[in-house]
Amino acid sequence: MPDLTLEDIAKQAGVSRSTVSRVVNGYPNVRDGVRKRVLEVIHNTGYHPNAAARTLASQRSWTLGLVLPHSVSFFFTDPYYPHLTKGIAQACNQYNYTLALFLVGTKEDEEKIFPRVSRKGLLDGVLVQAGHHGDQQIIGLLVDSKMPLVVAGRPFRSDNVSYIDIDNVNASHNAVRHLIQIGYRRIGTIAGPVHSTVGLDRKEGYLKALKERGREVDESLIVEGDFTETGGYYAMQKLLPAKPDAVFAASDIMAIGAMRAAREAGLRIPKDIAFVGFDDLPIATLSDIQLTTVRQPVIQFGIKAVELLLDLIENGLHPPRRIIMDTELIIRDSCGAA
Amino acid sequence: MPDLTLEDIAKQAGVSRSTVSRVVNGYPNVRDGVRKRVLEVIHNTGYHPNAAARTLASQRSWTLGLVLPHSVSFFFTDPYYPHLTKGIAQACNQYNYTLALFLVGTKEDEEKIFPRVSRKGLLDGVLVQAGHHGDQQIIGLLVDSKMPLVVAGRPFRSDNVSYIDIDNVNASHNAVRHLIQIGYRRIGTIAGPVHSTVGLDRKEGYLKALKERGREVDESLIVEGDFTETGGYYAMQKLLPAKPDAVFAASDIMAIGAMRAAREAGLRIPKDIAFVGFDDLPIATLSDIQLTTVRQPVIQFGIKAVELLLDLIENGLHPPRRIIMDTELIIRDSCGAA
DNA sequence: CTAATGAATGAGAGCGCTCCCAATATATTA
DNA sequence: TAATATATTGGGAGCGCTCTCATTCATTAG
Repeated sequence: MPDLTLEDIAKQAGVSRSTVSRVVNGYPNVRDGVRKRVLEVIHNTGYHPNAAARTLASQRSWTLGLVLPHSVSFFFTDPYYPHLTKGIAQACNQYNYTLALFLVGTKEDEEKIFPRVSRKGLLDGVLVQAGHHGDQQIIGLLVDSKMPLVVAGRPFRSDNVSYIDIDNVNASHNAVRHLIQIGYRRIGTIAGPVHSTVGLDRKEGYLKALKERGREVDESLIVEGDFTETGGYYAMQKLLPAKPDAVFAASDIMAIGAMRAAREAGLRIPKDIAFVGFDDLPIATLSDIQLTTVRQPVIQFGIKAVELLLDLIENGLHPPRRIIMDTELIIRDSCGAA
Repeated sequence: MPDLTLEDIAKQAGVSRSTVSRVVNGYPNVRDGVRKRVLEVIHNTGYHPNAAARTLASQRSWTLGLVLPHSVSFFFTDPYYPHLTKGIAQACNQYNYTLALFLVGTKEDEEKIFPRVSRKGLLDGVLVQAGHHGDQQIIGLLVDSKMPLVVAGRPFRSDNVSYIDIDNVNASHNAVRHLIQIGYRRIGTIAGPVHSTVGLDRKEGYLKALKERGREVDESLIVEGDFTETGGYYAMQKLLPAKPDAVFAASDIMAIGAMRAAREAGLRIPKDIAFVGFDDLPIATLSDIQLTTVRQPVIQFGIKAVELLLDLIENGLHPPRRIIMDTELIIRDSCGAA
């Protein structure tokens, strides 16, 4: 069948283009008999309206973009992102939106992708996973382009942008306080990079918990990781000489790497050293020692992000909106409390 | 700035719409001075052509779809899919295509998504990750819709569809032959599901290697897994009573689960029992014991898949094309050969 | 210097839909 | 039954581009 148009369906059903359009879009003011006849023709012919024509005429594409900037593609080994993507995709299905994925590989790609993202007629709105210094540029461009935008994760400069995040400071604070309460004395941390807001916030929570108890902060117990397993492994090796009895890692995957390093050094978990991670992804329960960790609602986070974006699309960009989601400390074996 | 159109740019540059169009699309027959003037106006105004209008007029959307059917979303814990997605996204960037992601969560979603995928004016072509019985329906629909289609993974019925796959039988055959050559006598396998072609093919390779050496096939050494870590774990528990001295798992993630079960049973790897996985994803090297495994070129696979799809779009769907990619056995610690 | 050639440019139709408005059919009321 | 109100339908313009074709302009050869 050569591509059918509204006009073809109209002719076959003996009505006008407009009426077919009404039926297709579910408008109420069509006589039942007519509607039935039109639906029949549509069904028999397998007609689907042309998306581009519809978008052009209505100025709505029913497509959302998800941009994972360069900083993320570097972290792509972290299962967090696939999970987030899943939540977002799920929400898109639910709301009948199509999801366009912009996975930026290189910094040059980022510039190449921007025109496509900001171009009218392709996307109704954009979701950017951010929180890295290097993401500021694309966020700035997107804000200027007036494209409805939601940032997943707190960006460095958050004025005028709507974003959604979890309460990282509070979550880390709780996790480390838990270690203190169990009785650990030398609690180290494998922090995230300083050029990421998550890294900063989670470290802040760690410091807050120590200070709250009047503990001295020992700089040798703080090491920076890069949110990869290997990064966690090497960070732990750097941490070992400082003889920590517990470690708070800023992500599960770094905790896994850190535990590997600890085991290789002959330490038993949690007897000799305790671990707490962050994320509660499936990998947390995969290792021999079940990981105590901060659960963040990844799927829900993705869904909320989409809902926030739809809100911006429907009701305008101002004022910028914020959503901060709660987390939960999940106590398992690796912290020695069970 | 209110949305700019070609006409606006034309007026400002003192030329016609057509000339601006030529400049935007890089046609050669424009005088240098004129081209420069137009480019200047475009640059100053930040004009980007409207995607929908362009698609409607040219009947090309420059967008490809990636469908991950229900069967895959079930397996989404397997890092294979994020990696594949990455390869595909990378290729899309390279060829200036936008990637639309259809992540099917539920079986009902699948029907909801089909009209969007097959609708004209949204996608130029579709990539479906398949190889599961349940995927046949959507593949059938897509073939009927005449949409350029590439299936990633051999589908159950492959007549008339273009697909790309790796040589699973051969790869598994090599892996198991390697175990035999080292000297293992009771080689078990954790196979994939029988309703998936990968599962079937990798098991066939296993059997082929055994038969080649005149080995008796012991059914108690063959257990079916579901391509998840937990599945591998339980499969291994079922396998243990049969006392295998080596296990070929149909995926890395199942091998990881199986090794966990083996360790829990007090077995040392590879001293008491050897393991070989399949995929060679980063997780293969993350555990304490580095996994011997079959490396498949996941990223390259994604790129080739996109290139095949572009070929279909440019040069027509017939005859259906096939690409079978090679694999490589990567020998590490878990097989005891190192 | 003019005719012929080729390159650069502009005008117009059309892609397939939405949406407004006018026209028509039907229902309601006096 | 006529007049009015209301529900249904059709026609037309327009969304912002591409692409063909006719036109104009510059260049070269005779």
